[in-house]
Amino acid sequence: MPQTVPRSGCSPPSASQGERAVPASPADLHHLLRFLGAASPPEPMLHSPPNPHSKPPPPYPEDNNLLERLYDFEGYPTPSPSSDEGSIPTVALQPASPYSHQFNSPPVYIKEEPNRLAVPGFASPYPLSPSGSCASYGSHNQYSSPVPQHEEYIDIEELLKENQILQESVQQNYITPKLEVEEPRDHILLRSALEDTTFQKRFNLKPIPLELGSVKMEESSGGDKPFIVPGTHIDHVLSMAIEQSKRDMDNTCTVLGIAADPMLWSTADVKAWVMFTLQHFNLPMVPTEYFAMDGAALVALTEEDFNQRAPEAGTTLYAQLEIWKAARHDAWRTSQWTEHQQPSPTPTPAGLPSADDMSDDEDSEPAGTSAASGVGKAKTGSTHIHLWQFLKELLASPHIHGSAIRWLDRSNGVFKIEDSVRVARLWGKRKNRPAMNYDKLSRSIRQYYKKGIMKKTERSQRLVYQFCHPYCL
DNA sequence: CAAAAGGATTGGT
DNA sequence: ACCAATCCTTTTG
Repeated sequence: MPQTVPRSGCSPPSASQGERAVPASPADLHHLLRFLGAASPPEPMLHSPPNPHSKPPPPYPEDNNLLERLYDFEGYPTPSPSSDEGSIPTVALQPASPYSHQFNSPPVYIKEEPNRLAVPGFASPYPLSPSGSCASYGSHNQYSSPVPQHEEYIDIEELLKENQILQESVQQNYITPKLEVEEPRDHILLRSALEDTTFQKRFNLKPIPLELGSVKMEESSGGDKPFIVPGTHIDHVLSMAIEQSKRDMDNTCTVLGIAADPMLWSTADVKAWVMFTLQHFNLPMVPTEYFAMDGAALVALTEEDFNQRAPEAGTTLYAQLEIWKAARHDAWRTSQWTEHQQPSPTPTPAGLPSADDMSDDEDSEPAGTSAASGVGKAKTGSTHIHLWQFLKELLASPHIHGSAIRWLDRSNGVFKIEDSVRVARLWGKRKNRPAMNYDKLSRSIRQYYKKGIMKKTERSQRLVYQFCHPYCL
């Protein structure tokens, strides 16, 4: 399997600047599209058309595994509170984020970007330290149990295939031409949604709608009408695109364990969001100290403030934040959101309403596994994830969760929970246990003492735990 | 006081 | 049966 994933870059069709009114659509859509347009990342992430004037510096030269880890983490399925069972990480699945996507000219198949798109399932299980002392457990089978499962990962080939089909139909149809020329900015969202086929599967649309459109086009016109999109169709597509956008944001909330409303973010949340966004857009890292502030402060920053702190990423960060801000007062997010939300707010120390979580629904893609086995059902793994496995997942993404949990002594499996509330919240989300808290989580960890999965550290320190050998790596 | 430690019980698979 | 979620009491730093 290729180590690649169809990734859409985050490039906005910023090529042309058409400005225009959005077709008949809900006002809120307007709003959203406006922000999405503004969110276009600065440069095309695709490799195809290498950006001439800006050299894309390897974002994380110092850490090639960063993204790998990031995706590895994202790869875990999120339980859906709603009905769909297992779920697969939309984030990883849809590199296509609502905010981005290249859609310029001829459809391009994204092909990896070394280091950046490593697919979790194929990545080495422990990218962090190939040299860890625990490596002594070397045999392959060793991973059978004490290792994070990868079954939930995505079937890249399938995605590529679908992407291809979709793109071809898009190419043959109207979308590209018309949008490119007339409404490049306002349809970023639509494009991303089209590019990302997951929503189609979700709604059983596959390429059908597009193809119908093309057929119709051929029949009905002599070719003079390159663009015949039944209004209903485009609206439908747009609404689905919005759905997708929502899911991506929700997913980000889930992955990071942060609230949807930036105003509620703690300093750690802000940091996590900034790091995540930078990575998502493949932007150079920025010293976290520059964003050492809580959500309220972040929201108060102006675009210039962002640019000062992050010359190369300020614009994108600002634009992204605008999207999040827009989403919070608003309607488009709640419109289709049927509740199933929060009856019981988990007590949060900082007084933060502990994340208003929005349900993380998530899609349903089964994911292929490199190992082939059980390709069909990936979801099982999500429900049965063990706490210790979950903790290791978090530990594997230091850039994202380093402020919540981190290794103190990786080789000996010693780690420290820096933010017990956050870790508990993440665990609760994963297990769909809204009432989870650190007290309960820690009780479970203690059970591991008897089971030999974890052990008490030499000198017990608060919030410091230690994995027993076979489990530490 | 928050966290560590465990006992006991319940609930889901 | 096994895990984890809950609840709760006691101890500890």
